[in-house]
Amino acid sequence: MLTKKQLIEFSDEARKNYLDHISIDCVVFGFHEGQMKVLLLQPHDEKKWLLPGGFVMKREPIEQAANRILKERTGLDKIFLQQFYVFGDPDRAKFHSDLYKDTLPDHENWFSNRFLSIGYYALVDFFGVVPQPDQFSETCTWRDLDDMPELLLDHEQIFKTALDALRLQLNHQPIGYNLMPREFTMPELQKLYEAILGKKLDRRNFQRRILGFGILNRAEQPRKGGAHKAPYLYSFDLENYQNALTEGFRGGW
Amino acid sequence: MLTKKQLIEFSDEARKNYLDHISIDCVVFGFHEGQMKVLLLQPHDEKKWLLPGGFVMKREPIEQAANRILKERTGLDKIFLQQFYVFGDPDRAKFHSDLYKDTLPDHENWFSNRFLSIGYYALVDFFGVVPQPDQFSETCTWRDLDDMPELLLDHEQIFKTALDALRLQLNHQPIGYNLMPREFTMPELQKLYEAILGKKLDRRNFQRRILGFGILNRAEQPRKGGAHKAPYLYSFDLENYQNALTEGFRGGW
DNA sequence: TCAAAAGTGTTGAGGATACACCCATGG
DNA sequence: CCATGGGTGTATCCTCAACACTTTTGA
Repeated sequence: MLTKKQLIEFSDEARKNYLDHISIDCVVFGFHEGQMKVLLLQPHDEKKWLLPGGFVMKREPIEQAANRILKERTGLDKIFLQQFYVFGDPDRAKFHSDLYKDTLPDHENWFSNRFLSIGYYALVDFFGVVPQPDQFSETCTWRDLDDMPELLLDHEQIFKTALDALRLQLNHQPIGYNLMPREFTMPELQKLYEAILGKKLDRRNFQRRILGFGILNRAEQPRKGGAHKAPYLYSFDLENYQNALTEGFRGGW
Repeated sequence: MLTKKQLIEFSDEARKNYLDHISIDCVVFGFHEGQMKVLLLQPHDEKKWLLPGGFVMKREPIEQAANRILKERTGLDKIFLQQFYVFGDPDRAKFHSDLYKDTLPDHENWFSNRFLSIGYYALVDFFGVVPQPDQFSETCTWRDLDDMPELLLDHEQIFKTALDALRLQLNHQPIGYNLMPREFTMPELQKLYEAILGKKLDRRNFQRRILGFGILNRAEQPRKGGAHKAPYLYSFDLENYQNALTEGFRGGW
């Protein structure tokens, strides 16, 4: 929680630089060791968590704003971003406005504004991210998709909506490409699909189907060193991938 | 175009009632005589057209705002609405801010604000609509999907994005239910699908497939009076429809 | 040599496509 | 009586799901 002085300073700066009433919240997905991960922030003196977010500068394109916000949280540039919904309930940020209601009167406190929040989901390479808390937060860290803590405000709803959008767009967006490292094995890619869809898939049928799309290149050398039979390494054929996505992969999983 | 006095009055009222920087634009779809229709407005002294739109009141939920705006344009209550995208380019409304730049300085003119516009598509019963122009417009009328005039601002982009969203969601939203009258024939429903998808479908296979979903009830009496063989009348079985939509109809068209 | 991971192959059911055929009605 | 619109039936193809089998490797 900010001191009164900090809050006044922040509010003054915000009013100068940002659009009133607009915020951005991001659901940042990563993939590591067979698990989908989401990047979360824990505010000072709070049990519950928040999605990374921020505001839009007065003349800034909104996608650029989302990129700027995420660069501060992850260190990454040029992140894959997809806008998925606007959350516009008048009381959606009641927690934030209540938090400081004894510190500063509403008309001076930026956080007592009504904010419509534009939801973006982001797909990042897990190993490229260096989580960095913002000034309101104690920590910034990855959480497993199936071990999510309680979230503040309406961020639970935002998160769930993002996950739904991700599932719906699995055949229409380069989701695998942006979440996997450059080279990966077929079982690893399958784990990603299983994590997103929340169900097991048949190993053999998965392989045949993915390969049938013609969007993967197989490396000549299989991965060495592991136990058991050495798996082949694959990478995405970006050109074919893009073409296939415009059509959308046929059928369901 | 407004007079200076009108513009000042509107700007003052708007600043009092509406959120700055937020607007709503709606793509209203209707279906009549085998044609998809879109509701458009033509401003005074203008060749090009606009989508119906408006602003959000300071404490109003955004979906309610969209409903209010469309009630004024169509006379309809409780319209089926689906938010599909936010258009946030800083210069997207340059036409509007330029239009009055000699009438009123920017800081007094509401239209010279930057507006992020939330896009909704609406599905309405064609016969229920009584098109009603707003104070900026000469006319408000239906236009055929394949005979669209030039649009102002970024409304061409908004329209196209809406149409893409409509196609993607054809198997996940009650699109047929909201666009067709209560009773309709199979060929009529097929025309709707063909209009949305932009391609011809096989009559027999369409029928079998739609009926296979189990979402239609066949009336006992076929439609009479027309030439040729009397077609059966169908209506949607709303309960089954809803259930089927949560799964999404399988396969493509 | 055996368990576990990974690659490849086969088969059968169900859905989609492309047809052919029959029925009703107005001109 | 026939052109046209509309309802019903069928053969073929193809996709997908559910399987079995083989290969490789470390323990």
